[in-house]
Amino acid sequence: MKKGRITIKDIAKNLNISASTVSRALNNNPDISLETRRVVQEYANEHKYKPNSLALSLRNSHSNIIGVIVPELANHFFSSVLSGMETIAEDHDYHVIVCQSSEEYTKEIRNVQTLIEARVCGMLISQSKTTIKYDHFQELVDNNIPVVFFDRICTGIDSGKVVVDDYSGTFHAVDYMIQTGCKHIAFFGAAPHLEISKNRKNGYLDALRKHHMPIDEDIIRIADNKQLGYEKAMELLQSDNRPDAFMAMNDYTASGILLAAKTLKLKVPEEVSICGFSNSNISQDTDPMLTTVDQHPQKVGEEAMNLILEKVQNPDSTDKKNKIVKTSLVIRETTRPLVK
Amino acid sequence: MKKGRITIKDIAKNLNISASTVSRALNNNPDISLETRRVVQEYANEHKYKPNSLALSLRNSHSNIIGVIVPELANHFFSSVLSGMETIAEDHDYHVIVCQSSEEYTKEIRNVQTLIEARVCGMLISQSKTTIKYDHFQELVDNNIPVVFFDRICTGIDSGKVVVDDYSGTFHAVDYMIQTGCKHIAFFGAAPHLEISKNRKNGYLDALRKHHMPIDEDIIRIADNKQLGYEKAMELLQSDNRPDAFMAMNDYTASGILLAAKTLKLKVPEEVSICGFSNSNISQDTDPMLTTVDQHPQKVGEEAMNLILEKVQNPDSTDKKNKIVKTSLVIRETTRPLVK
DNA sequence: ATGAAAGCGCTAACAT
DNA sequence: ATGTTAGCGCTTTCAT
Repeated sequence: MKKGRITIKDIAKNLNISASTVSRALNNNPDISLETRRVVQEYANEHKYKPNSLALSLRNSHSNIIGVIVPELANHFFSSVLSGMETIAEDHDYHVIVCQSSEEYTKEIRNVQTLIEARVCGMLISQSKTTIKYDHFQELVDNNIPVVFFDRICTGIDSGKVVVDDYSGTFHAVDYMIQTGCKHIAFFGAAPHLEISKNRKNGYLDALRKHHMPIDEDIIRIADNKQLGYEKAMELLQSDNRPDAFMAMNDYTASGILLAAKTLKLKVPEEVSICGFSNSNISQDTDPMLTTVDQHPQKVGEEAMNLILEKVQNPDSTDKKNKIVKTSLVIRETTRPLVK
Repeated sequence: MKKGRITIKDIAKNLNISASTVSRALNNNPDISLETRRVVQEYANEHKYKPNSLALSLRNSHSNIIGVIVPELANHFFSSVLSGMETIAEDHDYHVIVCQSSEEYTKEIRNVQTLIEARVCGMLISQSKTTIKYDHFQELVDNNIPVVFFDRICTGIDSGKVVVDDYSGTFHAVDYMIQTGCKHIAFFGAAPHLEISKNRKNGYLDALRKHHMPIDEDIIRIADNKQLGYEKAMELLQSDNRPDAFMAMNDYTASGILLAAKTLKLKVPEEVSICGFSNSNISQDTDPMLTTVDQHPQKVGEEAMNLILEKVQNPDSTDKKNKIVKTSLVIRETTRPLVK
């Protein structure tokens, strides 16, 4: 065993035929006699020949590698999305290269450059929170590299998009809490320039409007982690303007709110209702267990990968089938039961 | 803009020099006049030339891609490991291709084949639970593809290994619970053929032995998820042989045990102590919050990637620097305080 | 039915 | 200081 793997040339030499015949035989080209095909394929199997996909890609000027950029790998949502992507890619014999931007704009730029150099044939991207310019994305378009954004999409760029239905996820959750008798519902969101924040806030506002409830800017706050959720909830729950329900940006924030309510000996959900977002694994382990909105991250990943593969395999098609993945409300114990 | 990206040839043609000069200029070869270098590099920058790593890899018969196989991407431990790997790889200009085996032996075999075809220059693997034979791993060794196993290592194969110190993690946790006054400690483990199960059980047993405590096979059970943790704990806690502490295989199991204790109105930690394993995100959201063993998954990933890169860049070195990543006990609320 | 040659993008040995 | 050539592994005209 010399320097690794056996090539077509090796087979050709050992069988005393030409490389092109071997290539054709391996690809079951009908020009080649059945006998030759059999011999070649047998030899290849025996010696565990594997085509060199690097060479193949180079020749076809088309790799079978999809690049994925996520803000954070160690995150339940994104790792589930990635799982969905990998599943679909595997089915289609594509590979997935992953990069994480760590929520840093400059790292994201480097990620994009890296993936261009890696000659990926398409990219799946979820923007970092700190991304402020889109030149690096535009470069992809200019280079004819198909892109699909998912979840944290980039609206400034001509590309495919897969989003979670944040608007209606939030709308339904808030609507539900109103129907269970909540009168004064707070909203804890994230940085307002993100699409996702806007959409969720709009869902919240429209649910209030639907029921002709007043909008109180004082109980609309920015808090998107446990610590902030806890702090802002402590503040509000001890104020004169005490909410009887919270719609949170994610489950961590919700868990912080829950902690605040418990610290203040307020009963959940009797005195305070709480709804999270994500249906992450923590939501079944809080006490009481969190009501939350499931985003079906696996599905997001599958849709995104399907979209990009379509684009990759059919570069001329101009139809942008953007996908919206429906959310579903998972009712557990931090909200009251529905009473008609 | 024709079919995508600019090549060295294009630059050469437009600048009326040869391709090799361009190549050398781009690599800052001192043979090339400063002036030529400047001109070439300027042109390259302006036209956003990016080297084609496919071509490079082919030429060097050495890709800069590391293949990673994990049992499950949507898992806090493995996604954190992956995050650590990506960070190190990025620093060294290597790419990471991920595959998941979904805990299926046959899928794992396919993953290995896929990654061989992708011409990865090294692999990082954590075995699936159902893997029973090692032929597919052996094939890697035969092909001179360096491998490093992490966490769920394969002892039958000559390779690098990075493991969590399961033995001493469990030992210290149990030792700690004994020191806080626990007298009858149950152990909830996973499938006994896994290295990781054996090691943790040994840590448990040795901690008991250290304190000359009897070993009771009746309270050593198999349970490695929330449901099973709940069921087995319900059973034991209602039996005559009631434990006053539990050492669990992971935080989910611990959370099931906690649920059982709460269901039976037993006080945690006064009447029942519980220790999980992983320090996963749920451990801060249970009530009371879980005492657990942090495995430092990010670190596991970093060490594994460092090891494989060393091997890749220095294939002849035979030193197998296996790494053991130390665990640390994270004391929260499901165990009693230490009293001297 | 098979072989020879060229080329995907890049670089290194070998000219000049 | 720069150019020419060959080759990494593969496929695909274009012969024969």
